[in-house]
Amino acid sequence: MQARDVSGGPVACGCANPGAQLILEVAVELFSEKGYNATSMSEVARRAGISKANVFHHFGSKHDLYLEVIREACRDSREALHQGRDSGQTVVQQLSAFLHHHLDTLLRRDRVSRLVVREVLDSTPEGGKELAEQVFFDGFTELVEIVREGQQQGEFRSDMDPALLAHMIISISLFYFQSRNVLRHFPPVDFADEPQRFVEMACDLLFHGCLKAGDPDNKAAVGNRPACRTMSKETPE
Amino acid sequence: MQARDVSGGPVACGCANPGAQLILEVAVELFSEKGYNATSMSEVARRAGISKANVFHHFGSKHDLYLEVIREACRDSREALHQGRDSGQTVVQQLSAFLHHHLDTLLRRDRVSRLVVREVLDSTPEGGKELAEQVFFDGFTELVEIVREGQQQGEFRSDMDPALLAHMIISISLFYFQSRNVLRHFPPVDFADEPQRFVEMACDLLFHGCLKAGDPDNKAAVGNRPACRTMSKETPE
DNA sequence: TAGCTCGCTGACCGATCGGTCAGTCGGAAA
DNA sequence: TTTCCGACTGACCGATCGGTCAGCGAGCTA
Repeated sequence: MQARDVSGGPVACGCANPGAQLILEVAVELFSEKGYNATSMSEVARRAGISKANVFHHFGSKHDLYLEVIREACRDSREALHQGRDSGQTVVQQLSAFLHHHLDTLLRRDRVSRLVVREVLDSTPEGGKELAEQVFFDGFTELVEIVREGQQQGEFRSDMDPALLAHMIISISLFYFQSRNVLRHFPPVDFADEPQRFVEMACDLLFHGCLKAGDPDNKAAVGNRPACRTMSKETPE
Repeated sequence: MQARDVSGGPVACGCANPGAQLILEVAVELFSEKGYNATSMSEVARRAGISKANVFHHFGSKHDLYLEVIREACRDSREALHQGRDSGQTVVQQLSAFLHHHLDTLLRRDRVSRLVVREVLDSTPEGGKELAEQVFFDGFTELVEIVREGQQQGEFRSDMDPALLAHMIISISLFYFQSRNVLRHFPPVDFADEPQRFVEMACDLLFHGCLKAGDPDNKAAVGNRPACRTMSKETPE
């Protein structure tokens, strides 16, 4: 059920084959919509307008077809995470652009994104390695590098784990993507259908947490703090 | 496949029945592990040590059994989100405690949590309503209230959407929970198996973003900002 | 003791699953 | 023209799916 090897080549034939390509497109659609077990090979064949035997001719088994679908989806997701850096921008701008791009890609490729997220969710402790290496490593590493650069340039606090901020950035866009259907039904939430605005607000909130803008005596972890901290109370409205 | 009604009473019998209770426990386990389609009624019966017909005797259909499982899981999740507020604590402490409690519950009830998360992920635009109302509404509303209180008391910035911070808090613990198996394989990440430390670091990062500690001219959204802002550069190491 | 309810069973149902196989057919190579 | 190859098909396989049904037996009631 889980992808063991996301890196290998084609299973039965090259994807250049037009027949196999059609099957693959249909399969991406179905697996994304309904998951592995709920998708039948008969339905793949039916929707592709070919015989079931033909599907097995191109892809040795259902699992092989699924692996190919995962590879395709992962390629997409890797692109979503990987975004060319513009060194003319500040680090803050780069991260903001990253978030915009990431969420935009997630929403545009809704079904494929769901497929990959489901794969992450269902990954076993051992199986997560493949996904980590093949899909997310490059994008995540790049993100960490951006943060690290921000620290070296003094834009970001130096007493902060770069990987933590990177993780939080991804979690923000990914969880927004995941929870949108539920989020829409919460009365206090008005940004469920405004991803652009959401990203901007989230960036604002996030950056003012990692920028060196706070009072310097405030570096201790919050859990250990005795009370409300000495803080110049501004006008509460 | 999706839960349509999470609120109704028992389907075929009261849960007081010991036979039905055993079936339910086994079903929670299996549905959580393998999802709806990959779980067969035969396996439920086998693992419960009873006949398949007996399962259908207690729960009218597979879908009915699944609904009951979802109800049980949602009850758990609601408890995970809902945590008694200690009014003797500062708002910052309350939110920190909330995050600790939430993530701890997610990790402790790993399988059930996965089940609910999967349900959220697979929820249709219409179907998300039930989940929102029956499972997450109370907890989310409470979280928003805490944030709002923090704003009124001057601990938090007032130019911030309370629902946004609430959403980000949940996204942090939930995405950590989801991505741990993948996260473990990223070299720059060293907190994949230290949830306590992760929460503390995340709180630190998050709160210094929403506390009124930054320079006051920094309220504009980051996306619109022209350049790197005027910022007193501290010693970069 | 007779009658009834109810938890429970094994045998069975039609449908569908993933997968196989013999064979058709068109086009390139010989 | 023949041969061969590979895309492709319909018919079929055993296994398993969700679900049904007649009936068994223990326990309560009249």
